[in-house]
Amino acid sequence: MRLSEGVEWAVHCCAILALLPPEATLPAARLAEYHGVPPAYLAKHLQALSRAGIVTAEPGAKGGYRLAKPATAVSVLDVVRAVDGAEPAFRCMEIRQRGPAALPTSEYRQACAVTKAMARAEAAWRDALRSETIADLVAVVGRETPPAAVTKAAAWFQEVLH
Amino acid sequence: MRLSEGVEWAVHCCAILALLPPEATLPAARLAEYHGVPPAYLAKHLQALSRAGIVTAEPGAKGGYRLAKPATAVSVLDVVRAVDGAEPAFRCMEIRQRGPAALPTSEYRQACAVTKAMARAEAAWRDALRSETIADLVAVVGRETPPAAVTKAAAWFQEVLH
DNA sequence: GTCCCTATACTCGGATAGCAAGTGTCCGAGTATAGGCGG
DNA sequence: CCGCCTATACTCGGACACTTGCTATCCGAGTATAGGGAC
Repeated sequence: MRLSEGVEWAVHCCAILALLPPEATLPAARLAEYHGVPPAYLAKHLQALSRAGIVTAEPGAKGGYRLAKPATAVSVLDVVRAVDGAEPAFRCMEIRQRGPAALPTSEYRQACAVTKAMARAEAAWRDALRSETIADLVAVVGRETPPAAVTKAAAWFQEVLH
Repeated sequence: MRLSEGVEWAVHCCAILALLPPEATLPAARLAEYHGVPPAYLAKHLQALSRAGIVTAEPGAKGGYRLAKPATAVSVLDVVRAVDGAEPAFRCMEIRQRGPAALPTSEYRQACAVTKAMARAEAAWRDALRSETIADLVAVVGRETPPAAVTKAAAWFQEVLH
C-alpha cells in the first residue's frame, strides 16, 4: 500500500499558500522551485486541488494559485482525497461468492466481516486526517522551524510573490 | 492508495484455516479452488504468510497449510503486514530540505509536521486492524452466514481435507 | 505375515513474464498586463 | 495628458510517453506416502 508522492507535495503547497497575504497568488512554477520538485508534475496535482475546490487558480500574467478557503477549513483529508482519490484502499472482490461452496448472490445481504473490519480501520484513518487542518500544520511548523529558515523563506517570497 | 488484492485472499484463507480441526492441513490448490482465485498467485501470498509465521506449511503428499498460532493470536494487522509489507503508506521525501529556502540537514531535528500527521493517521489504522483477530472474524461469519452455506462448505471440506 | 526398499505423486518455494497505475513531460487555450498610438 | 487598442508574455488545463510495482505464471527441490519385493 503506497500513498502517491504528490500527496506530500500538495499538503506542503497548501501550507505555503496558507502563509501568503490575502489575495496574493503564487504560480505553480514557483511552488515547484521552492520545493525542488518537477514543475510540470506538480502542476498536475495542483490542478486536482483546483478541481476539488481547495485552491483557486488565477489565469493570465501575474496569476497563480491561492487557497480557496480559510486554512482552518481545509483538512489534510481533503487534500489527500483530492490528490489520491476517494476510493477505499481495500476493495472487496466478494470472493466469498465464488468457488464450490458459493450461494446465489441474493443470499449475501450482509457485507462480509473482512470488508467491515477493513472499513472500520480506514474510517479511523480518515477521522485522524480529518481532525487535522492545514492551519494546524502551519502552526506547528511556525513553532518548530528555526528562525533562520523563516527569514530565508520570507525573503524568497518577497521576490517572487504576485 | 490501494491495498494489494492478495490481502483479501490471505485474510479469507486464514479464516478458513481457523475452522479446520487441529492438526488438519489444506493445500494451497484447495484454498484457491474454494475461493475461485488463481492457484499459483494465491500460493505466492501463502508463502508470505508462512514467512511471517502466521501459517505453517507441511510439505509432501497429504501436506498443506495450517494456522501456526491460535486464531485469537493472529490479528488482521499481522496478515496485512505479512502480505502487503510493513512500510508506511506515506513516505516523507523531506522536500522541506530542498529548494532555495533550505537549510543544512543538521538543522532539521524534528520530523516535519506533515509526516507526523500522516503517521498518527496510519497508527490509528493499524490500531484498528490490530484489535481485530481472525477469531473475531470467524465468529461474525459464523453468526451471519446462512446455514445453507455452512453445510455446503462443511460438505466440501469433508472431501478435500487432509 | 512383517519389514524394508524404491518409485511415485503430491506438496511447497523461489525465479520468471505481463500489465496497469503512478510518474513525468509536453504543447495548446485563455487572460491580464504592458506598451504604443491616436485623440 | 488621457484613453483605447493591440501585441505580448505569462498563466493554467488537458493530452501524450515512460517506469515502477503489482499481477499472474511456471518449473525445480523436497518429502510423506503407497506399493512391491524379500525375508
